[in-house]
Amino acid sequence: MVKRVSLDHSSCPVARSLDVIGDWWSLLIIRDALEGVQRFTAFQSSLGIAKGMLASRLRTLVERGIFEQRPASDGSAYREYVLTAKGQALHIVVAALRQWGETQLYGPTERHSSLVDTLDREPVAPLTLRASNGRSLEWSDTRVIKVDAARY
Amino acid sequence: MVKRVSLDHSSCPVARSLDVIGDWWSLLIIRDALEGVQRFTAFQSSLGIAKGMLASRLRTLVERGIFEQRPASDGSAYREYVLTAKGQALHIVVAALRQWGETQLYGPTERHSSLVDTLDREPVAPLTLRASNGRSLEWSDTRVIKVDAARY
DNA sequence: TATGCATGGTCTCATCTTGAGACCAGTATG
DNA sequence: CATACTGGTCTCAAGATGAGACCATGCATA
Repeated sequence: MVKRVSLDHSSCPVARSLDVIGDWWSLLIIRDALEGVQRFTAFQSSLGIAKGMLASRLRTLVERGIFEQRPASDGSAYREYVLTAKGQALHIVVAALRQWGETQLYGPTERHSSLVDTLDREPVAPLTLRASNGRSLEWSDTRVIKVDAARY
Repeated sequence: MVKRVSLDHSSCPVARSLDVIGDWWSLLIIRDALEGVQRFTAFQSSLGIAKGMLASRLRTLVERGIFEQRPASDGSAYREYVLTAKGQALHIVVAALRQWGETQLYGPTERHSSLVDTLDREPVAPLTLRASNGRSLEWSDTRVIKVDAARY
């Protein structure tokens, strides 16, 4: 899958991240995986994605170390896709997207799924930026320090 | 810009968010805007995006309430694009992507830009999930509660 | 063990999206 | 007034996607 534009060598971690997971389907596949989906057919029916696309996406996500394929845990000869540690680390990105959607994209009467603490089933707290000492930061309290690169 | 698949009415906030900002360029445009870019030409030269794409993306992002256009602050007759509150709220998503990229996508010798506390120029702390009482949570301590929807 | 269905794909084709660049009207500048 | 910059639009070729036909293997069951 040759990409039109590649940000693979960008000095901006945001760009490089999007190069890996920034296409239309990848984060949805990862969201499902974080919720326990493992089998090809399960992804397909959950997402309504075309088979060819799903096969192609899973292949590149495996290549990029987000998923790995392993024998099915139920003893059958089929295989399943599980997130690597690198893939699991995306849970915070998915959570951030979720919280943004919840607060910005739903009307007061619309229902949506929620991420909750398993213990008390209370919604998790809104993510906040913090300084290294734990102090809460606004966006305006931060800045991006660039390394040399005219375009990134 | 008609989309092949629309998740606009999904009950999953992750899906609905991706419907708004999930394409290849939108988050990069927003990243630049968060760092102070405001003018059409500035986005174009920063991103290396085709003019037509940039015009189209900015148009839909304005339609969707992420950006607004207003007269240029320097007194010229040109206009500039600034993030709305809804758009600014995406800073946490961008920060999450940035941190994931920093930790997972760079070799030890590679340099990258960093998000720091303006005060002491120290990197911001890693984002973590927290329970409503502030207790730190692992991904495995949480679960997603769904509303009824076979496909979402 | 023969039959049939589920799984996990590949391949092709039509359609939609994107990138590159020509072109243009209005604005600033010397 | 001449020229360059800004912020677009339009077109066309090429790349990406969706739908679905087709297929090899695994599994279930009579």
